[in-house]
Amino acid sequence: MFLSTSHNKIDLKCRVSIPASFRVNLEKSNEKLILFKSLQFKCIEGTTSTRMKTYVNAIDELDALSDEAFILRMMMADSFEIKFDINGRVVIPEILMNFAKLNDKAVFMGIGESFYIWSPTEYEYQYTKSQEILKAKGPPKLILKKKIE
Amino acid sequence: MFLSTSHNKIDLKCRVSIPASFRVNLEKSNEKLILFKSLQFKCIEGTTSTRMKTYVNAIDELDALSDEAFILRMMMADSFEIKFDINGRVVIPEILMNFAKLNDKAVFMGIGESFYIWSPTEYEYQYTKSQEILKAKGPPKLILKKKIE
DNA sequence: TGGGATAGCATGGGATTTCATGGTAGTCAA
DNA sequence: TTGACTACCATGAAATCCCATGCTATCCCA
Repeated sequence: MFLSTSHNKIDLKCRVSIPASFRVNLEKSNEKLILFKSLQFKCIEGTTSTRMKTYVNAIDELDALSDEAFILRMMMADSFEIKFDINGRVVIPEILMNFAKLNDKAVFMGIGESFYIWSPTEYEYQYTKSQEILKAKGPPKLILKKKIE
Repeated sequence: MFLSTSHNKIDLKCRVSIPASFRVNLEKSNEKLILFKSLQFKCIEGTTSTRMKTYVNAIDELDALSDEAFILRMMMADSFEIKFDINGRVVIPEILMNFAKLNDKAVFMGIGESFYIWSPTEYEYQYTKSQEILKAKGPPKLILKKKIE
């Protein structure tokens, strides 16, 4: 599982250290890292190759002409298998840098099965938003239910 | 898996570099490359010989006189097994060049089990379209469901 | 409990390899 | 003998690999 948040620097070559805990997570399960454009937010999403394969398999099961299949195929086109250097760094493809408006800082946010990479500005914005929703609506029922079980 | 997008040049001999990651993918699984007319779009589709065999087998399971079987047989007729030169380039058959309206640029788009080769114009059009659908309809249910798990 | 040693991690830079692409020589068929 | 096709060589740009460094957190012993 990918958990916790960390702020790392992106250098001039678009290299950035993947947080050590995320790396260990991938290595333990012998997984490759896939980065892709989030379908929901202006951020990069990272996940395992196995998980990405479940999306690929889903394409075959959908109606080939459907919008959903179309979107999923486009999502694959915007996905990259990423290699680590010896120090645990990766190069973020230019397309993804632009999409997430990344510059010299990246915020890594573990969300369980995958993680997000935000620009600091966008991260602040989304984080504040989540706090406001929390204040207004209270915690999600889902979480409370699971805790009681 | 075929992932990510890249723009390569087609030279006067109709030669074009297959993106290295696609090549590696084929070599690893010891697969031959098949190119054929997409059934859905004005583009070339590339895939492995193994996957092409599943299409062939599908014909046997269909009613031999059905429209589907007819279409699939036609697809086979316009399919080509493609050889690489020492640098990982292929020659695109003229029929396919014309079908996809290719000229001097090709856009390679990985979509999981196979990949598309578009003319830049057609690629732009389809990509924009996908973004519009995504905006209007939101991400496929599949994606949202997986996130909660 | 404090302070120094150590290991792990994030970052910088340069050497090396790979990749895309242009070109040429060789081969086969008409 | 010519024209088309194929196989291989050459080159510059870009991606990748690996060494070095400094910081921080952890550990261990006094």
